[in-house]
Amino acid sequence: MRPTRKHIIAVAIALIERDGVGALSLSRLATELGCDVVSLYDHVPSKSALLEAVAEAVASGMELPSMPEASWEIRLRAVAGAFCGLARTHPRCAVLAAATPGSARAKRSDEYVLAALHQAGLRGPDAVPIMRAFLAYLTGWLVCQAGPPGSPADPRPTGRPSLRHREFPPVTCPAGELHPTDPDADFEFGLDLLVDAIAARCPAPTGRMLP
Amino acid sequence: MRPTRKHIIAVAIALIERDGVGALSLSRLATELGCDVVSLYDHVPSKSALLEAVAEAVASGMELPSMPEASWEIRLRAVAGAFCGLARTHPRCAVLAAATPGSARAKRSDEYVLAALHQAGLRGPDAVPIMRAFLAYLTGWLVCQAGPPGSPADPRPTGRPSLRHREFPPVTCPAGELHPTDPDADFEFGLDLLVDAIAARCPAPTGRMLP
DNA sequence: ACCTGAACACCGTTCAAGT
DNA sequence: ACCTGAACACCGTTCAAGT
Repeated sequence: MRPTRKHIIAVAIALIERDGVGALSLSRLATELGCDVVSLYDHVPSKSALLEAVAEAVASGMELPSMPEASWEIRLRAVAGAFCGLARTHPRCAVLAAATPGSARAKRSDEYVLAALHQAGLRGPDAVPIMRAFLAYLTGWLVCQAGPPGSPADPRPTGRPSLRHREFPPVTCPAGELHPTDPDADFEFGLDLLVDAIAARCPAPTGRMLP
Repeated sequence: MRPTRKHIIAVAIALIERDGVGALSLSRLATELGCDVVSLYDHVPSKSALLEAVAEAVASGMELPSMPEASWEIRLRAVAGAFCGLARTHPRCAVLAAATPGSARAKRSDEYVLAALHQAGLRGPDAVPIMRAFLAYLTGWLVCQAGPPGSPADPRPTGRPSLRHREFPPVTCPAGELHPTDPDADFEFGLDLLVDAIAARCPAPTGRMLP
């Protein structure tokens, strides 16, 4: 059975989501595909190249809608939503995809965020650092939820991603105020925090488009 | 030559910084230590336990000064500075340390940030999501600079951490405005953005302590 | 009782031997 | 010319054989 490159990547993604990046091996992948290990080298030059392809494939599933009518806030929230969607559909590949530098995902979301900021009246030297801060927040959120791939924390049981802090609450707490909270609500909160901060730096008074 | 646990971890850190996490193997570590591989198992139960110990050791070097006289902004900036210091002294272990969930580092910085926010007048349900957003930004910054450990991007030549975007500029750019910028300045900018946003949610007018 | 070398199951990758 | 199995160097971990 000769596998196609698409099929190889698809099964690799499934394996990573099931058992973690650390559990992915070419041998396992080959047996899963029902072919010999060496046949993989016809489509993928090395294991690290396979991982890059996986990151690219997963990230390309990230939807960044064009929405010609939408405000810049809606656009920024769309990027955030795309990150969340990635974390929901491919929790273990998401970190790989989100943090692999220079990926097509990185370029696409860079430009998408820059376009939104452009729409908000933020240009060049003003926009780029804001874009980086915004994407750093989204990436950090992803990583804080999932842990870095290949880390000792990686081969955990899969499931809905949840904050680790629930399982490891701090021993002491200054005001004893660290109750478990809803990760989604926390994410939204931090997003609001950033969007408001960005709006405060906008030339336009409310940041919305004028009629 | 019987190695001590401390020595094992120290050499492991050095090896990771020199060649990347992916290049760390118990065999290599043993030869570097001048002992047999199996002797390592006297002090470390497994390789993943070793990686956790490395993360913990590196993170424990993060300095969070108490500064009883300082304002909450200064404290928050101290945490950011500690993250930066980590990225500077141990670029490759930093991501491991910053993103390993439930680590002592996580608990310490959680509490430190909460204490600073408490000082700013932010309590309980107000403070926790802000803390998470703040640390997510710092973590995301670290990961965006270094790439996730074990990722295809990891075994790169070491050096001063720099933004990947310099090497992979976007092909197209909405306003053609994505010139290379100073990573440190960008980091400071995002930090200011967040601190300002937090200050805007503070009960106290300026966020500074009253005399 | 304790240490340690050989041994085991696995890994990524290569390459020469077959078709 | 092309595919593929055996082979290579390495890996994490175990365990029985030695002291």
